[in-house]
Amino acid sequence: MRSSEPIVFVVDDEDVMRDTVSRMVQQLGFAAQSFSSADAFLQFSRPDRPACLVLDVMLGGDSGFDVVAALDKGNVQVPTIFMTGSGSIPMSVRAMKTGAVEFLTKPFDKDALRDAIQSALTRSMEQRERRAELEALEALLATLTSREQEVLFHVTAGLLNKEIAMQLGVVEQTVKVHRARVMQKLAARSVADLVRFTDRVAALRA
Amino acid sequence: MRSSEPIVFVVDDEDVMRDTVSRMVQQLGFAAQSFSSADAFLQFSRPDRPACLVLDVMLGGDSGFDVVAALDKGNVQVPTIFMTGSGSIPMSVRAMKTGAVEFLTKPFDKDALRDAIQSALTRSMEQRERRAELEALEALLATLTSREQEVLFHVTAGLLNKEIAMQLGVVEQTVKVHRARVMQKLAARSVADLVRFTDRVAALRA
DNA sequence: GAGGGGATTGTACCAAAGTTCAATACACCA
DNA sequence: TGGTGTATTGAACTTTGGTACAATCCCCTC
Repeated sequence: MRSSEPIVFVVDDEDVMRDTVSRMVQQLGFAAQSFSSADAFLQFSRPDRPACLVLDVMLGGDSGFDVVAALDKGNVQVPTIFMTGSGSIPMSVRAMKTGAVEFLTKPFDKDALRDAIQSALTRSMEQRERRAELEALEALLATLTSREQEVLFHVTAGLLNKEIAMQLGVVEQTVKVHRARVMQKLAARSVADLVRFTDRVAALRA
Repeated sequence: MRSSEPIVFVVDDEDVMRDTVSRMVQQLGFAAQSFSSADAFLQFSRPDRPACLVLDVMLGGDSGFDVVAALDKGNVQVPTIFMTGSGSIPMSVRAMKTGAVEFLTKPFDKDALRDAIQSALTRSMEQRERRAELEALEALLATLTSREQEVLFHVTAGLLNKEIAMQLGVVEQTVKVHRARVMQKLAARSVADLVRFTDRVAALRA
């Protein structure tokens, strides 16, 4: 799976500043896409590629924080770089607390923007890797029938086949059959593999 | 193990401000201890109790960042609240990036300080719990002889007794003996327990 | 109604894990 | 030097896990 080229989204309602930033981004060698309002960006269906957001804190309707909140609510992760021409320290602190990568004050130079974008894109790629791993594990888990999943969880809980059989109201031999199929489907060589599989899924889901 | 009362360290080289902050902290119901310089605080041997640091960014010799860097270097974790009378946005962003809990601009009101302190102390207690858990697990691990630890790691790697025996150049029965002792010492009921034990130790060490 | 997937059970057998009892060997300490 | 702790091995045995083959049952779909 080759990761496609990253893209930088620029959201600012001031035309001049938006164009300036967008041009800077492109001069730095990144693909850029501009939006003149929070809604325009939120309604835009993001392509599946590493991305980050360069966002003006002061927007017409919504503030930049509302945009981040909306993305969070939609369970969308886009590393964000805030920028502002008239920000305050409390505002910058709030931005960083919400997980912003950087908070730039206009005017900012190309170096600062480049560093911020690279940092944000790195974070984006890490998020994507994490998501990809979770999806792969979920897909693998989905190949198990519900009964097999029950057996899997009991096995990783450390129960004996005998105990699992009682829990499920079946005979031990039945558990063995399911268990063997679980091992095969998950390409597991040992119980240790199963435990790490389930724990990893749980960790990534959290 | 009862956790002792939390304490708030105040470091500021301005006498008036230091006393004011210290008094505010105490009025909020927290124990406070003041220091007039970075060195004074760094050379002070911190008691073993939940704590946080309220630190002026502008100090005489070292800046507040130097203090945090020194603590980090000494592998000391003290959730930090920065405060400043003449800070800038870049400075506040830098502070938050280094993991600061809050960045307050003077003058700040009691509510802001209270919220920041509570948040910092909560983080401190979480750090202490994590550290305590690691220490407990390390202590448990230390009850194993080196041979037993080798067997443990091979078992959690998913190897069969037969394979472990070959790796260690001993007979399978020897491995069984060590393995049984490991299970007993770690109070483990299954291989799943052993895997979670070793993985947890690794996670906490990281 | 035929076929397929899933769940279940049975029998038989082999491999691995775990337990118990006993013994030897070595290093280190009081 | 005797005792302790650790490592090692052996034998015998029980329990548990894993595999192979076969069969039945149920639900759902073509």
